Amino acid sequence: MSTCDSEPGPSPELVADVFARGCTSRRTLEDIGTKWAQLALLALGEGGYRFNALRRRVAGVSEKMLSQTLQTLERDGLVSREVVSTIPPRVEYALTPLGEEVARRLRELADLLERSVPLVDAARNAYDARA
Amino acid sequence: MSTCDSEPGPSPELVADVFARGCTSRRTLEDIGTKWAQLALLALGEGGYRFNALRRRVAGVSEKMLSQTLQTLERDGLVSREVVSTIPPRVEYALTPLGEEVARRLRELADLLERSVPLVDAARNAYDARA
DNA sequence: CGGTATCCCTAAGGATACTG
DNA sequence: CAGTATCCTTAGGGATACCG
Repeated sequence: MSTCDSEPGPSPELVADVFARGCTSRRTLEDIGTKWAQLALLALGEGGYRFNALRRRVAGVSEKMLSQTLQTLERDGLVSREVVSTIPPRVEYALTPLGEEVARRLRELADLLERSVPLVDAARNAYDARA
Repeated sequence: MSTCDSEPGPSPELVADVFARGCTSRRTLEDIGTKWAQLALLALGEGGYRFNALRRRVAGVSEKMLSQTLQTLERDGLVSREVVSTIPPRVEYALTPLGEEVARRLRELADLLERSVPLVDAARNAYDARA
């Protein structure tokens, strides 16, 4: 069974729960939450990218971390990887249908945060001043 | 100015951009993305919690990490903290209006991932088998 | 109850070098 | 171009103990 519940009990609910310690959805949420995964998904939400183009788009990421992040996302079924064996080789990354849905929601979150920058900055200043 | 753009240029856009290295929105997205922050926000989306109740809801979190996480979220203006000085003391945590908006979007992401568990599990099995 | 302080260890992740 | 491999440093985060 691929589902999971949060509380052990006599009549377990057979639905996934991000609060459940070993649930796939909780793991996936963590995979998506890392800074590089977030940005990679947002970038791929704009369209397909080749490795180094994606690396330029996600400013500050190292080759190692981008590669590692993409492997995780591919394993989770969020990103597809297509190799075109030319010389020099080219590898095209894109979102799967599920990846598109994830990226869309991530975009809404990013939009909200971008709009809220003044509010967040004010909150931080107030908090730091109060200390 | 509390906004930020991603590309330096002669006519900088005065809008926030999560891709920009030093942008507040990028930092905030990271703060929200950590596993404990995600779960704390999702929990508080269900209603207010006292410290230890929240700790029970977010299974697996240590006192230290929950405390640290809540401080970060409070500083970002996503969570409010109210102390009622009784004996024993009680501290009530809740979402701010901005926190509510963030939590709502996080919930949509979590719902999607919970629904997609079978799909993700299948993708992982396929990926691992292919290695 | 609701934390903070300390110790300690693992793992994230950057820099660099090398390969198909 | 698109990575992998190695090294090395830092910081995330658990365990424990203690305080208002």
